[in-house]
Amino acid sequence: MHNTTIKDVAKEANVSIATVSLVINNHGRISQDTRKKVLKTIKNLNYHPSRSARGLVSRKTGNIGFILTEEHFLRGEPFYSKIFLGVEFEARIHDYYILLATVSSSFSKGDSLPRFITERNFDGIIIAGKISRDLINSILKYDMPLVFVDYSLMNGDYPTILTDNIKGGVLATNYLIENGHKNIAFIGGEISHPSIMERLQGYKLALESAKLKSNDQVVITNDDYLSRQNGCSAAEILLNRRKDVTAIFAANDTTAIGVMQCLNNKGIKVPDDISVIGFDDVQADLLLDPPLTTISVPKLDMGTEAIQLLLGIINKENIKARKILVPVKLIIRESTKNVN
Amino acid sequence: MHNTTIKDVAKEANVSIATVSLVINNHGRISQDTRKKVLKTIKNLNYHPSRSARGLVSRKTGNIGFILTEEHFLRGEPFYSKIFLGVEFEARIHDYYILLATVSSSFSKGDSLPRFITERNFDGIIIAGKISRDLINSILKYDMPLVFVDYSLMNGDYPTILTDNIKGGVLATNYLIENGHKNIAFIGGEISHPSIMERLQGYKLALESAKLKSNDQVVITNDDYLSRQNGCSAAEILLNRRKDVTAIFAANDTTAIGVMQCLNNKGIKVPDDISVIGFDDVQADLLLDPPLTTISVPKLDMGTEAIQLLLGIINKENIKARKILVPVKLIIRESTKNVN
DNA sequence: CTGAAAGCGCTAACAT
DNA sequence: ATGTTAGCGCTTTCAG
Repeated sequence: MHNTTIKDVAKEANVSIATVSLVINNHGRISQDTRKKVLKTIKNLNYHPSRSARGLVSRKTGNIGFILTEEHFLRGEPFYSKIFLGVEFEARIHDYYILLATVSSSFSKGDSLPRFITERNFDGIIIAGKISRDLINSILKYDMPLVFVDYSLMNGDYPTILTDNIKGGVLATNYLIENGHKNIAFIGGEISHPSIMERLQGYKLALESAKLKSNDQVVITNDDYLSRQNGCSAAEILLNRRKDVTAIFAANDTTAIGVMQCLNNKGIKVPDDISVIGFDDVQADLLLDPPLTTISVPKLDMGTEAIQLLLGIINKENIKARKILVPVKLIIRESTKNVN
Repeated sequence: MHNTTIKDVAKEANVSIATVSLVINNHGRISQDTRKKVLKTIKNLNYHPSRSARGLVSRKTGNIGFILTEEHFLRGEPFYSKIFLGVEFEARIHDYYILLATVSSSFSKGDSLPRFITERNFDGIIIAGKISRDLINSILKYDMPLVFVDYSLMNGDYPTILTDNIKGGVLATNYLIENGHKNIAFIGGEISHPSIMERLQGYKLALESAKLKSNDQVVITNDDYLSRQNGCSAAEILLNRRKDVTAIFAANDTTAIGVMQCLNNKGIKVPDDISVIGFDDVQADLLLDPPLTTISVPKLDMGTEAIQLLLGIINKENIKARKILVPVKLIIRESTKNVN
């Protein structure tokens, strides 16, 4: 038994293979009747064009590479996994396959690139999250369609899907301000990450426009990955410095959870003694009591936007680099309290 | 500029394209000299054979499908993600690409299959974790090479990579017994899952051979997914029933963490009041104090074993279905205590 | 041991 | 509006 080919369809429908091909590819110049007839036999025969044959002649692979670091892939919170799912979903609609490649976060010049790149077995690439500059440079050399998601290069102007982090920072901080908090701390970590910097920026903007002065003592940053441990130790540093903090804005949910666990261990009640707000809305599987107020990031949407932008570039619809900011929103749960 | 093709290599090396092809595919009947010469020009020209062209003539796609449920993919603990990484790693060595597809855990007959299946764009499939019986049936209809990982069908005899759950259950329970515990509880959940049943079986075997009688009151199971919440509520049920439990064997780490958090909330100290042992060794990002004693499952190995078995089947090396048990080992950390 | 040539399934230019 | 055909890059007989 062999797979159904375009020939079988052509014979069965009494047309030439060219006609079948034209129908498949929606080339307008086919009569409605013929089109219908062909479409019907395609369905009857359960015909699916061969990717290999198509790829050979069209010089397209139908594959899109998705690159992220191993750390991000294995991370507890399904942040990048959700972006991947969004990408996968949208890719399916446009008939593309996704090739997922994890890379070391310490990739350096000599290291080998994901195989689909060296073999040129892809039509475009999506890079999710922060990856090493050396890797980016190596990839850029191939000069292929490329979209960044949740990471933006300081220099260079590439198509990018970004969270509106500044807006999110403002949203979170404003919410605390509206609820009467005057002494609001920021716990960051990994401050060299553009997203975190922007969230901090939003925090400062909000304080400013509320005429509250920002105080470096209550802004805790370092350059570690934003883990729970990190959130916890930051909370301890913070409380040693200042006892009068009534609210903490943590730069992501994982950090926020660490903060809450540490406060809990110290007998400090959230939100009664201190309000805590996070960022990302990862809805981690945890016994979080109280549920975390946070800024929601549309992870699936970021994935679909990324594919759409990438396909635009592949199909030469967008010549120029574009940056797209996806909107965030405040999710009010129970870790914050009005102190007015 | 066009991609380097087999023609370019042939011309450059002064041989025919057939010779180049034979060299690439390791067909022995090529002289050492010619082989070396060709290999050298391949390297010089940075030539990579076109997948499309190869696939077209060889009727192989070079793709392997990896199927798991969306829930498993998005799960906090990187259990299946690590299996995926193992698969990816080994696949790369053998020059295969992995197509990752997530499916709904409630897949039923009418639903559409992953696209690589309907398009027959794969040479073999790996199914990771429990998926719906309807999905399995639909996939089996295609009669393609198939390997299960971390899930085994009750009926039917398919190639499968499994954790040695019974051994693990025995190991965990024995360790507690050796440390003087006589009243050991088992907290399961999702008892219909074969792995959990086997872990329970190991628990019972160990008690039996130590001449300790097992007591259904301290075996807590239901049919929920083994989440932290679940571990926590199970711990509460358990302690309401029996106050004299000195050790708890939780059927996976996530459950164990839930158990520990609940005990902590109740002021019960681990391991001073109660010892807790887990299963999986997921090394979740958490502030777990004390660190969890557990049974380690070689997740990456499971992935590599799966590919090797699958490739064996694809290349017709293994005619018969095989089941492979990967070994587990006890990881002693600080959540257990000797009470002798 | 090596080369010539057919043909895998499809697209697209060209012909009708 | 539809058909004919060359050729994409490769593997694989079959000849030499």
